[in-house]
Order: sequence, then structure tokens, then C-alpha cells
Amino acid sequence: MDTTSAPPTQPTPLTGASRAVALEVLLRGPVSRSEIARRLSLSAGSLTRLANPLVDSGLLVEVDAEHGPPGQEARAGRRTRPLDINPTAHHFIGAKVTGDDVHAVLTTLRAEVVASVRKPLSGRDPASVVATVRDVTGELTAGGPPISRVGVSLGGRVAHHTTVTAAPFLEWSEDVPLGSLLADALGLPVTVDNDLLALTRAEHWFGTARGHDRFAVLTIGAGVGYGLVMHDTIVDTPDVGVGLLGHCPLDPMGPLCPSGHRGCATAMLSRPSICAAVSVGLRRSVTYDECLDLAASGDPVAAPVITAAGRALGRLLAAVANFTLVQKIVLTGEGVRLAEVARTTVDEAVRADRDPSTAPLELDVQHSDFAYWARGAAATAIQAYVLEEEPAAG
Amino acid sequence: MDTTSAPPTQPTPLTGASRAVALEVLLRGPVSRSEIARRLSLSAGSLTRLANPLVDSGLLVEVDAEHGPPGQEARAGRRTRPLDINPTAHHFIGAKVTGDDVHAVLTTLRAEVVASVRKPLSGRDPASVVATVRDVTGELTAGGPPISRVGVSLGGRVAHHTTVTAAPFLEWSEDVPLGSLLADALGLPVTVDNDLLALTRAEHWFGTARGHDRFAVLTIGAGVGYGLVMHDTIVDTPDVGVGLLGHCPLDPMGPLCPSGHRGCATAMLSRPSICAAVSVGLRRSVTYDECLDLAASGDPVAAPVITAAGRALGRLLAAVANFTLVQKIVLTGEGVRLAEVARTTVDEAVRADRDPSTAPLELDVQHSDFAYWARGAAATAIQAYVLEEEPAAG
DNA sequence: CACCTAGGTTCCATAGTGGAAATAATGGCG
DNA sequence: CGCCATTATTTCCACTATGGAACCTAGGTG
Repeated sequence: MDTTSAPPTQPTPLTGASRAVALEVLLRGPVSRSEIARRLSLSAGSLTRLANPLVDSGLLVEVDAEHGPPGQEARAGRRTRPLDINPTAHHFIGAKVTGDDVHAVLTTLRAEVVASVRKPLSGRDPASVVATVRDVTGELTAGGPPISRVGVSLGGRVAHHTTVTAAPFLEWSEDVPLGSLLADALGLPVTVDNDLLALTRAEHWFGTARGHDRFAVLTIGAGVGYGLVMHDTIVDTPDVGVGLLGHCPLDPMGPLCPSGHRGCATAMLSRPSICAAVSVGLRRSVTYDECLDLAASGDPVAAPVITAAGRALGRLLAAVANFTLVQKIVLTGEGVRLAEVARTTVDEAVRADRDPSTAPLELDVQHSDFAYWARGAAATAIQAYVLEEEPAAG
Repeated sequence: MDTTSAPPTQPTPLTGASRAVALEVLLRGPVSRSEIARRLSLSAGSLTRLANPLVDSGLLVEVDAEHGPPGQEARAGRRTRPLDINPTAHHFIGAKVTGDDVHAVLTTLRAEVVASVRKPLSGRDPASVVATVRDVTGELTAGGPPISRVGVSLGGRVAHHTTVTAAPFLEWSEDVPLGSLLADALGLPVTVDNDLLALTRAEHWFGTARGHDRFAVLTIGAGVGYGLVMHDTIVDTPDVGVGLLGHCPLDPMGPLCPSGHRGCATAMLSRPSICAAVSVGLRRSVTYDECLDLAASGDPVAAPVITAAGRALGRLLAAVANFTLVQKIVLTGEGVRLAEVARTTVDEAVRADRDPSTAPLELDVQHSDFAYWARGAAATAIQAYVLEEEPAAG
């Protein structure tokens, strides 16, 4: 694969072992050579042989010892010279497609957002989506560094990272080979993925869950979304992306969801449900943030709704932890402020449903905007790029 | 194959790659050399080099082509000569320790039970447990083949496969290094494990879940137990074994459990709970099997109790599948007959709580006796033996 | 019976590995 | 300040497991 002008790519196309070294550095942040050798069960000699070409090629850089892990400052011996990824060695595009528009970001190899752009869809048909993604990609790449791969995420099912087999928001009734359509339109390799999987991947490699080999992601917003990483591998089944937890019963006294489930996750936690519940009580239409503000100030209608939602959220979090045995959950989505306003209630509910002898559940509340979701798509592209099969030896 | 006298152990102590070959054969049953090569990404040449010494050593044997997978009988080319494990190449002891006795089995490398024995505990203190395990091991090994490793399982928490850190049934108040105590007493390597993890391991490598890389095990009996395998690796955390699912709420109208949870898994599904519910209604004490028989014959008291239990079980199974994304659940334990008597109700409840677009959940009901649990302990020993670090090169 | 296909074996050049020994960089100590 | 212990990293080399090519084996087919 030739990347036209200035090649920041390694001349050596990354053999299995050197790829493993690069991945280790990417995922574990700055690490010394000796530490990498230990983690990968390689000898120090092999490590030198593998790592130094990567430094020469510009993919890795030596950084100053950042005083390492605290607690063992004054030890004898030569100091470590940690290696880190040079994040600008490669750049990626991530694009999140919604029913109305495309949000896209340009990121580094570390999924740091360099630039961001948004453009409304001219239509929901595949051709319009392809055109819009082409446009935003064009805007982001103009005059910038070459792009190694493009990631696209959307709500729905995606097969083999290329074919969209279900996309309710776009009203696509049949399979669309979006990956190949976009690859042709952009002249770049493209990876398509479910939006929640993409977000989960981003948290796994680059987010607060970096370094954790087991965790769950829970999103609340228009609905309830769910992603799971076990043993350092994301759980990817065809059933992911159908909102498996959306109708999990949480409160036998709760309101109904549009499908008729009483007190299910959607009925208790989604923004529309909460707005509806408060609006009905107040006899006027209120926004989600207004609901939370009113609850925080003790409004007699909003407060109990939010408290019930917090309790339901705690119950859901506890169930996730109990069933999957994760010790960390990343909570995000447009409705995440609920967890902050009702944090005490949430924590109490989690404790109530957890065995007291279990390790405490680590809960990470992560604010999200559209760039955050688009960054998830970029993370998918980064993973695909880093893990892709070696080119069949030319 | 004659075992008795001649040492069945390999002279070659299994290098990394040949260990992988042996493991592949152990786990995937009879497999042709070419198939192994494909699975392990090895060349055919390497495969010959690796596999044939294993055949020579007696660990693997060539078997007749069992007409392979149906559907492709008449194909051209040389027929495959599949390899299989010689299960008698090694033997193992599995012992399950309860609060009252020790059940032990002698098994092959495939966890097939060769002999079985039971002995009551003379006391619950560590010394008595060690003595009883020593006795049953002695009985099982007398005059038989040499034992490669001993596995011991019990209800409770076990650290590093050696130290029992909690064992409510044995009323041990402090950590007991049971593994090393037994290793000294037996003169054999010993692996200790939580009983549910052990059972899960057995299902994973040798049971109905063989070949599945993601599944859950659910046991109903005195309580509700739970084990999980994801990405071909068992989920092993300190929290396993504390009955995480025992108090999962399943029926807001259900009875109370001893801890005061209304309609939790224990209250709805445990044998004592079901017996209690039916006994109260009938004004007489009934056994578990009697409850099920009465329900099957339409008894007006037992039938609704069992139906409610079946519904709760279905809800629990659906939750397991929804949260962990497994597509297969092995259901076992002394109370498992519930699932057979109330199968229709269970299936209906599963469907009700699953998104209709998901893949159907595969449910495997497995009858269990004490040998079954002891076999789990043996499976732990087999795993430890097969996966153990190579002896530090003599 | 010649030919086709696919499984399995033999053999060899070589890439990649661990290990020993060397070198580098640091703190402690007399 | 010089020496030593300690740890990180590099250099170098013997060795071994690997892939690949060529070959043999064991059926089918026309």
C-alpha cells in the first residue's frame, strides 16, 4: 500500500511480533522496553531487535521517564527510557451517521480529536449518506495529513464491518454494502460498525477503560445502549445493537414504555420517558435538562420521577455487574446527567442489589457529545488498521 | 491401548507448539492433521513434525474417519486420518467437598468417570478434610494407573487454586492453604477450585458446551449458582462463588427469601423455597420431587408455585442471555427437574424477555449427581495439568 | 488405467528467538 | 571521588521451529 507523498508509514510492514510491540505501546501508554519484554514474554534481546526499527520509522518515540508509578522513586540501576506511540504517525477519520446528519472527526493514532465537522444528510438513502460522508471527509482531510483509514458508525446492525443489515434510523429495508460503497467513493479503506460497539472500542483502547480487560458500557439517551468487553475482547454478536437491555424490567410500579413493558429500562431511563413523566405531572411540556433541574431543586413532580429513575439505573448497573462479573462500568450518553443529579440514589440502589462481600463497582460517568460518538467510529478504524491482516507479502 | 505398566507419559515434555496441538485435539475431538494446521495457522509440514511425536508417545492416536461432518461424503482426494486423544494416557482424581462428605471420582484425560467413591467427613476442620480426601484418593488409586493431578472443589472462595479464603459450609473462619496441605498429604500435585467454576470448566472442555466459546452455566438446587465462559476463557474473579445471582429480583409478587428479598432467584427457584411454598399451601411437609409430581398432575397448590418458578427461571435465563450475550446456557443442579416439568412456561418466559429479533437461546438441561460435581473438580485438575507452565527445563 | 484431488511427509534454507556477554546509566558507600 | 551493585539496553551468536517446495499416499473418476 503506497501512500502517495511523504510516507510516515513504516517501510517495514510490521511483522507479527513487532506489531505486538507497537500494540503494547499503543495500549499501555509509555512503557519501557524491559516492561514490554516482560508483558510479551520476549527476551530483552528480541525486544531491542523489534522495537528499535519502530522508533527509527517514527511510529514509536522515546519519552522522558515520567517518574513512573509512584512509590518506587529511589531505586538503583539505570533509569528506564519509556517508549510511547507517536500519535501523529497516522491519522484517521471517524464519522457517526444519525438519521439527520453526519458528525465526523479527524483523529490521531491515539484517537485524539484534531478537527471536527458536521453536515446534514441530504437524504436517508445510501447514496446520500455516501455523498455526505465523502463531503465531510473531504473537508477534514483538505491540506492535512494523509488518512490511514476511515471509520463509520451508525445505530443498527453491521455484518463483517462492511454491510449494514439493519438501520432503523435510516429506514433502510435491505442490506447495504456501505463499506465498499464508501471505500470506492473515498479511495480509502473504510470500516463500518455499530455505534455502540464503536463507542465501546474507543473506551477500551483510549478511554477511561484503557487497561481494563473487562468492563461494560451503558448509554442512556433516546434509548438504553449496552456494550461489553470481556478478557480484553469486545463481545460482538449479531444480537449486539438491538437494544437487548432496553426492556429489562427494573421497577414493577414504573410507567409503561411504548412497547407496553412496565418499568423497563426504556420506560424508566430514556430521555423521552422522563420528559413525558414529568410533563404529564406538571401539565406542561418540559425538556430533559429542565426535569433534572427541577428535581435538583426539589420539585414535587420531578423529584420522585428522577429518584425512581436513579433507583432503576442503580438496579440496572448492579444487574450488569452481577451477570457479567465486571467491576467497572462506563456510563455515558446524552442522558447521563441523570446519574449526576441522582448519584446518591444510584449508588444506594447499586449497593442494595449487590452482595455486600463483592468488590465495589467502579462507575465512570462520561459526558458525551457528537464528537465523542464520532471518535468511537475513529477508534474502530484505528483498531481495524492496527489489527488488520498483514498484506499478503508482496 | 494397554496402559497398566508401561509409562504413558511422553518422554518429550511438550513444547509450546506441540502442547497447542495436543490441546486442539483434546478440545475439538477427533481432528485431521490438516484441520489442526488450519486452526493453529501452521503449515502442513510443521504439523507433521509436531503431531507425530505425540502419536508415538501414545498421547494421541489415529482413529478411523468417522464419516466426518455429514453433507460432504463423496469428495475427491485422500481421506483424512483424524487424530484423537488417548484418554487413558493420563488419569485424574476429582473430589467435591461438601459440608458432610467427600465425593470423588477417578477420570481419564477426557474426564470420563472410571470409578467413583464417597466418604463422610469425620469433621469439618481442615485436618479432617485433608484426611478424608487422602482416604478417598487412596481407594481410587489402589492398584490403578498413576494419577497426574488431583482436583478438589468446594463451595466458597479459593485464591490461586490453592488457598480457601471462604468456605461457609465448612465453617472455616480463616484462610486455609488446602492445596499445599493436600499436596503434602497425597504426594501429588493438587488444584483447588470453587465448585461452580469447576463445573463450568468441565462443561466447557468436556460437556455439552464443548466447542462453544461463550456460554453460561446456571445451577438450581439449595441455592442458585452461576458460571460464565466468554471468548473461550472462564470468568474468574474473587466475586465468583458468592452467589451473585441468588438475590436477583424475578417476581415482584413472589415470596420472601431468608434475607428478605421478595421474589428473588433464591425465593423462587431454590428447592427449599419451593418445598416451603407448597408445604404451606398443603398444610403438610412435601419433598421437592413431590412438589414437581403434584404440579405435573395439576394439583391446585403445587401447580401455580411451579408455574411461577418456571416463569422466574425463564426470566432469569433471558436476563443472563441479554446481559452476557451468550447464546447457550447449561442448566443443571439438583433442582433441575423444575425446568423439565415447567419447560413450556420457561420457554415462554424466555421469549417474553428476549427481543424477538435475537437468535434463539439454546438451553441445555443437564442432570446432575454427586459424581457430576466431582467430575468438575477433575476437569479443573485436567486443565491445570494441560495448561501448566512447562517445567523449568531440566 | 491414466488422471485428478486432497491429505500427509520429507527436507532444507532461513527468520526469529533466547541467552551470554558487553555496554550504559544510575545510586550508594567508603 | 572512585568503586561497586543494580538495572536497562544493546550486540552478537548458536540454535531451532517454521514455511514452502517437492514428493508420496490414497482414494475417487472417466
